Amino acid sequence: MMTKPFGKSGDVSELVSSLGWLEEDGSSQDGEESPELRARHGLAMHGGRMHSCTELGSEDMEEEEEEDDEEEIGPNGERAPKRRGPKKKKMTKARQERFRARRIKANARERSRMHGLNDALDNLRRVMPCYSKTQKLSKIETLRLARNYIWALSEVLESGQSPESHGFVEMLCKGLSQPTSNLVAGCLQLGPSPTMLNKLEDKCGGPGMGGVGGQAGHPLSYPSPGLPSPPYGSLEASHLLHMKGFKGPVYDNPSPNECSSGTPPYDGPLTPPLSINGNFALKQEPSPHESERNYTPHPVHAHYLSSHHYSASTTSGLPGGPQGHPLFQASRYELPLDVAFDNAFIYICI
DNA sequence: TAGGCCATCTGGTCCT
DNA sequence: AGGACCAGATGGCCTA
Repeated sequence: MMTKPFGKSGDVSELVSSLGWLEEDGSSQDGEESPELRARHGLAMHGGRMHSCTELGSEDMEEEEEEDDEEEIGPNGERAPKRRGPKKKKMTKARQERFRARRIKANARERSRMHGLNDALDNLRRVMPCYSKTQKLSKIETLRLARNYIWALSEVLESGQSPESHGFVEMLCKGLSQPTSNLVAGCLQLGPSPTMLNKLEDKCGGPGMGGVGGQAGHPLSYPSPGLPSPPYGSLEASHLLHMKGFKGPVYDNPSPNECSSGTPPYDGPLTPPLSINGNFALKQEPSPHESERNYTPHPVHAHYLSSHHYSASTTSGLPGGPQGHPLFQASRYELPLDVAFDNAFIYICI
């Protein structure tokens, strides 16, 4: 798909004025945008991508006024040759109205679609090893970290490698930007001392944050003389507990009704467990062990504990690398992004 | 000020 | 025909 870059698509002002959007009333398209958005929108209209409004089909014939017979006069007064091909339809008032209404609806849909996408991404952020409400990982870093996290957890399950090991952190940091790597490394280095955990609550990055994001001393912290500590988030207290507590089925702080004992409960509707390739076919019944304990374990623990009770396909055939991982196998089906995010969230939670 | 990240608008394409 | 999805383009905000 090629869209013409702004400023290269012919007479923009003519196209804009033909739509009559800008001079109409100055109001927003859908009537609910902020002034800032309106300003933004006005600029966007100047972008000159409205050329294809003349290509819209499905218009009432009686409204069409064809500009046949008119010969175009060039800037120097010379006559341009008659255009061939389908005749251009003029934008009558009615057509403009209909086009505008359609566009407004499409914009609203697109906005809400992107909001859904961002919500799914937020849910994914919440189950990442480094989560903070105030300082969010960027979208791309969230996806990278999620990939690494799943991969690293798979390795833990497959090889019994400790999540405290150097290799675990190394896997988490693979492909991440340096600030994020430093952050993750710094987070995983911290111990779950209560004082530290209190400091961590929603205060991440920056000086005096109890070492959050503090890369100093960590074997995986990359020296970055030019880069200050990342202003991102920190390892949430609960995550620290779980990481450090990943030794067996004993829980420090069991808390019901949460995905993990410390991560915020996911209150939105979960995407139903997928059965793509049989990889996400979960049993809906809690295992006897789980009902006895009356809590919802942390992702790592839950997976560790219940691998015998869930479909074997979730744990069998774990890959040597991310490409062979069930989640990534599922990605071959080109799931919509928000569904993919939700699946990652679900996968980490089981 | 440059660069990164983000939200939004937009048109094209595909699907129902 | 209309909606979902996608990618390009743009401007705003923030930080180094």
